[in-house]
Amino acid sequence: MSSIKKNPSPAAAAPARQRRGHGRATLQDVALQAGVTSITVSRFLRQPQLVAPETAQRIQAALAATGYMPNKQAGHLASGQSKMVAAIIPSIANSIFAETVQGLSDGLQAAGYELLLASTGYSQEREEEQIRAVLGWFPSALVVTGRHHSAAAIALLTTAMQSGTPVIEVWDQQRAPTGPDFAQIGFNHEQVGRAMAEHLLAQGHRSLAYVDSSVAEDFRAHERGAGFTAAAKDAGARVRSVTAPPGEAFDSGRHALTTLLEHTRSRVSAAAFANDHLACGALLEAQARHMAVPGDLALMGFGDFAISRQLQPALTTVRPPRYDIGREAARQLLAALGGGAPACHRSLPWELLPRGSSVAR
Amino acid sequence: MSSIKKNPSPAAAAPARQRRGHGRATLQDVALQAGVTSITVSRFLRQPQLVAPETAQRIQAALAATGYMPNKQAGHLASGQSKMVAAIIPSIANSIFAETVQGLSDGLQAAGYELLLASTGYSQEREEEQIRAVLGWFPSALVVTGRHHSAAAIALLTTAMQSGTPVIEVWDQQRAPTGPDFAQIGFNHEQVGRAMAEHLLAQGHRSLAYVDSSVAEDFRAHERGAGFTAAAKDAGARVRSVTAPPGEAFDSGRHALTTLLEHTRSRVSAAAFANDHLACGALLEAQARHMAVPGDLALMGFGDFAISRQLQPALTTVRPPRYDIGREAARQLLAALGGGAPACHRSLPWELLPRGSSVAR
DNA sequence: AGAAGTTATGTTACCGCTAACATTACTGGA
DNA sequence: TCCAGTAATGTTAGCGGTAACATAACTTCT
Repeated sequence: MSSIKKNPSPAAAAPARQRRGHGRATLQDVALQAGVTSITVSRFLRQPQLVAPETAQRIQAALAATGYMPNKQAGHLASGQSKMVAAIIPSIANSIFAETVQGLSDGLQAAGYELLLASTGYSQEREEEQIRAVLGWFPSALVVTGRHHSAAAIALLTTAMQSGTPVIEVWDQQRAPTGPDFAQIGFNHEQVGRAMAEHLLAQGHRSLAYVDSSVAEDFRAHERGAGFTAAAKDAGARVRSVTAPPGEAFDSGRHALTTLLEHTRSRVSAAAFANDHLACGALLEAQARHMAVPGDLALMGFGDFAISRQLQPALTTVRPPRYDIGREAARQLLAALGGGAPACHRSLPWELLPRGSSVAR
Repeated sequence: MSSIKKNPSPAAAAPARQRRGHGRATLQDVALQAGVTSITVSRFLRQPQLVAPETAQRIQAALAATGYMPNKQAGHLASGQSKMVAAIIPSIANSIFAETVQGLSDGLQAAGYELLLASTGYSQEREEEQIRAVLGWFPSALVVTGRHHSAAAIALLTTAMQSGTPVIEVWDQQRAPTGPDFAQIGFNHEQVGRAMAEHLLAQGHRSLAYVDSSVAEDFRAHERGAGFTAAAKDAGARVRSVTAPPGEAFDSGRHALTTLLEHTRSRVSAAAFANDHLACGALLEAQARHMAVPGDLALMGFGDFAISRQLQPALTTVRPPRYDIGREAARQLLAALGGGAPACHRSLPWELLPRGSSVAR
């Protein structure tokens, strides 16, 4: 029934080079079984309407019989496009980024894209390595965190973008200190910092403190701190900035509070923290010291972690669009890849949630 | 100095097929510039000691000049091996899996492997899709979560394993209910459940409850529940099992406790929860009701989340080797891929941490 | 001096798939 | 009747690398 074309058996000839390959069925195998050539099977898989119904049936049967599974390396090599997006984040374990990755993953999976994930441990050096590594896969698009990168990393990203690979920076929304500006999806952390200060000022506090993250590369926390301090100064309030000691976040927050209370002459009446974990630790420590919150000391954090709402009093915080950042990044990438508008700057809304730790009832 | 071999210019001929490709420098480009052929450059990149020092220098210069970056699709297609590992987990956002992924990522990055990540949202159907999708990349190895998979998924995994791709199930450590047994790295959740019951029994409790997760596919939580109930019954204690309502975990825990207290005739004196979030919620709810913990009600959770240690009283819990599971999986995969012993079953130690919520001082 | 090994590089033929172009058979309109 | 148009499939030539084998220029040993 099926004529054999292009007989692939040099078996008759002498030594016959070693065969490579690895057992799995290829388009050739399917085609042979369906009595067509491989290109027809390939067509059937990508544009079924171009294949005659009867042929399609035979191919379908052959696909099922062989358990064919396309080799994406080969496909992408041939077509020059990989349905895969690479994301590079500081830490997978940090819930804040994990949710963003989840949003990205959800958005991409729906469109049949795969996600290649790399983490940098907040190190610019490792970020550069990782960018280099994932670019070797010719990803359709690249998602990186923040706008602070090493010069070499920026060069890599720029080259990628110029050769048509969309690049999106997530979590930030401000022009990079240097280099070209890539698409960004996030928000302005300095503004958040200002809003935090303004919230505390509005409660009547005139002596503030910002407790920064101990992770030197958590630029976003530092920027919030800068905004916080600036706003406080603008309002003529006193403001101190300290850095939490490294270590487990809750403990770190506790210790930071201790430092703040014991080594500060001028009494601080309200403190903002780089994140909710630090703030929760401080809140618990304050209570252990029998301080009234917010009476003796008002507190607020950033991140809106689940625990924050559960404490007594609940922690005032800022809810960043964690998941939505990833989701929106996916949306924009897909639009850009689909030939629509290129990815662009987009500020997503955050929300300051006044709760008991800063607002007396 | 360099003779031109295999002149690749059909420019003289007539129409000349359209060129594909995408601008980035290839081995050919580098080779041309260094005055050698592409295979020599390829060799230099993989086995530099086979290349003469002077040639190596010229190649190095050419690499730098062209900004060459290897195309991994092509390389892996040709060599038949991809330095990439695929991991499929229920949820990226869940900190428990995120840490495992972090461990995996850390272990793999050190060895130059990439991580392809997919999440299933706890759905077996999506798991199957994702397995199929990632297998198209011919990953070096596959990491999946748990030992409960759809029949089709098991078939895919089995085929993969038989064709030499190591498959590791993480987080479980028990023979699968059906199908072959893949390598496993994790621990026996039923045993953990038993240990939890035994801990409470040892404190003198005779009327226990287990609050299960509302996620039907969180098999691990169910298994802990089974172990818990079995151990309680073995000891002749009374034991109830309820399922927490769906929703945000803390709230869910609160509500579960309410249900437990209000709809149970026989007074429960100790309750174990599917995870720390539920337990924390319950602890806070108990305190809101002015119940003494552990006096009126002893509580314990699972997971050792950061918050658990901070509450007053601190929550008794079980610390699973979250990060180590990923790290160990990476270790075993690399060993298997390096030709060493194939990945095998490995039970990692967990630890029951008795704290104030179940142990009166 | 000739055989046998070493070292450094090149040739060829793929990996499995797809873009571009080619062919064939059939359709309908002038 | 002949030709343009269309539908279905095939042929060819890659994509950018690497495995296997080949070759050429030296060494080394007998």
